[in-house]
Amino acid sequence: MPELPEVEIVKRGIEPVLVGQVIERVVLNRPDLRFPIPEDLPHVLAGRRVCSLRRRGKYILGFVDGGDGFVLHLGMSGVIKVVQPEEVYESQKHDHVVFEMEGGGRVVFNDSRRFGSLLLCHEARWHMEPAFIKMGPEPLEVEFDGRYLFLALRRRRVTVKAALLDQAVVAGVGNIYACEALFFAGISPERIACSLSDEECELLVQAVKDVLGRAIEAGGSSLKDYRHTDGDLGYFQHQFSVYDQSGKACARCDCDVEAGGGVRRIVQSGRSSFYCPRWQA
DNA sequence: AGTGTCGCCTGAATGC
DNA sequence: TGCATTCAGGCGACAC
Repeated sequence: MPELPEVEIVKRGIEPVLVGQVIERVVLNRPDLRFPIPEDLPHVLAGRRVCSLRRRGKYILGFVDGGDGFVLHLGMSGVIKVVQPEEVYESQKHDHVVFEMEGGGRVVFNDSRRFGSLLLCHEARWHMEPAFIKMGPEPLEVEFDGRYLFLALRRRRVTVKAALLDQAVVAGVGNIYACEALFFAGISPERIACSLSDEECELLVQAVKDVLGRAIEAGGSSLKDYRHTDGDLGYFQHQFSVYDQSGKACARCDCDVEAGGGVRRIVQSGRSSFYCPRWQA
């Protein structure tokens, strides 16, 4: 489940093969992922040099000379594989899109569940796209601070867990890192967003920044599908404090697992939340 | 405007 | 063994 750290690692992985290089052709092995892939995408991108690559939330944007570009989302199961020029590559099931670069390198987009997307997007207009127009700040930028979060949550009567998952509040946070950040901030996922104090918002902002930073350092979290662009696994999943840790001891308090304490799983708006009911008030 | 629900999609895990 | 069911979940569409 690629969230901000995983997308950041993928972006760093494809940077060397894409940026400054010319796209020879783009092969579409099917017409659609979550949305139809624009029919003219191969035509628009072929023969153009990639000038820049950036990440915004969970999206990767690439722009070619002239300003055209693409915007890519990995969805739930999206994996990007970089194939080196001399490398023998046996194509796999769900290899939906292949960028073939001059010089022989390839970037393969595989997505079994097809919740991912690939669209065209001009550099001058990308921030007007529906996905970006309402998107909240990047969590690792300075503009995401306690004051911002406090104001963003002020009118929200949803749970703080739901608010963290809302890309309009903050970009790039998904289920795993929302659970982990709430744990480090000592805040229950069931709290109503607008009930958080200034101080709690400050704690939560620092927890989000900290957990995302550590996850990027660890190469992201590999649960089912996620891989680095060279096929390696991330290893932040070994550092989870609460996510998928039901029944394990809480690292921040001495609640008795034998007596029914420890990390608990609940379902909020159809998604699993993991937390320690004693430590997280 | 904010909120809740649905559906997309496949593969792994579970149930009978 | 084999078939059916459940679950994972980001996010856009939609209703209220």
